[in-house]
Amino acid sequence: MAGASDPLLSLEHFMPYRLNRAAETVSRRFAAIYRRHSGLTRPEWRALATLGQYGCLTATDIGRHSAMHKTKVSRAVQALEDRRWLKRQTDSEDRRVEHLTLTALGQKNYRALAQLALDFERRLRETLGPELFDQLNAGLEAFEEA
Amino acid sequence: MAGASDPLLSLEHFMPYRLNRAAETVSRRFAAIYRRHSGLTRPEWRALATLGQYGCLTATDIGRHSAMHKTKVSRAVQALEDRRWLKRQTDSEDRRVEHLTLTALGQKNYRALAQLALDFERRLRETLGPELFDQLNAGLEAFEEA
DNA sequence: AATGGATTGTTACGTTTGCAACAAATATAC
DNA sequence: GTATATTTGTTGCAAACGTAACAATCCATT
Repeated sequence: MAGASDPLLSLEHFMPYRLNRAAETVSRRFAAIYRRHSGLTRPEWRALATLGQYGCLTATDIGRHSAMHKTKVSRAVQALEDRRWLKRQTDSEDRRVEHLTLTALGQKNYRALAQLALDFERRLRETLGPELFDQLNAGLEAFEEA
Repeated sequence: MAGASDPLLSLEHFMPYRLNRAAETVSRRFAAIYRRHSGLTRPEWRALATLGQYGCLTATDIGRHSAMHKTKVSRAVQALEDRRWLKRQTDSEDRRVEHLTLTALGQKNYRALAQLALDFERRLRETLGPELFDQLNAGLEAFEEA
């Protein structure tokens, strides 16, 4: 009888599994929100949010900040450019580099989406309860440092 | 000047973003381990781990437990069957249903991989420090309940 | 200034993914 | 008992993905 006579590993208590499930759930719910609002994909939202926060970055910068593969960034930037939400400006000293900034339209949409994000997080905090939310945050912060 | 004059949203402190980064990092590192060990993909590992823990499940069960799309499950099961790591047995009463169990070979490999998983988690706990690790776990548990 | 090596961003290609349609079997309603 | 709906698992297809190769540019060593 093949079986779970003595399961060596309990997935439900396995940290990578837990992290993934939580991240997936949160990410998918939030993605549904901004997808409905403006039809952005996840890479596009990430690029927009990074640019909105930092103002002017190169594609490489965006990749570093948002931990996205450079081809993902390249395609997201292209999509945002097609929407006229950002503009490129080649560096005058290093012509490989393109400086990316949000257009007025892009900023307007960024503000709306950032507000959605904050609302979402606030609801998440309420659902979880402030103590546990902060606890989770502290754990994640520790993780980032290590 | 387009800019981050007053960034509405700090991605680094945004919970969904944090969760994703942590999950991605952990998941990728662990995936590298079992990929090197036995060449399993992530869906295949998940199906194997779920079966190893619960003994005998249907494809739908695996999907529910591991939060995978049913096509992903279908393909992972196929791959594991090709390796002779699991066998199917159609239910005698409901012939749509297939009961999946690990073969002896599958169980052997499951045990080895489960051990890798436990080792990985132990190292993770050491890296993070037990207090923060447990804190993170508590936060994730709360999340699962909500 | 010239050759070799790095870096920036895009493109080509094979793989993986999820949605939708599907066949097969069962359950439900009339 | 037949028709309709639901469930289980697979497959076709188009979109998204990452690896690798690439062109363009810059830097370093000579």
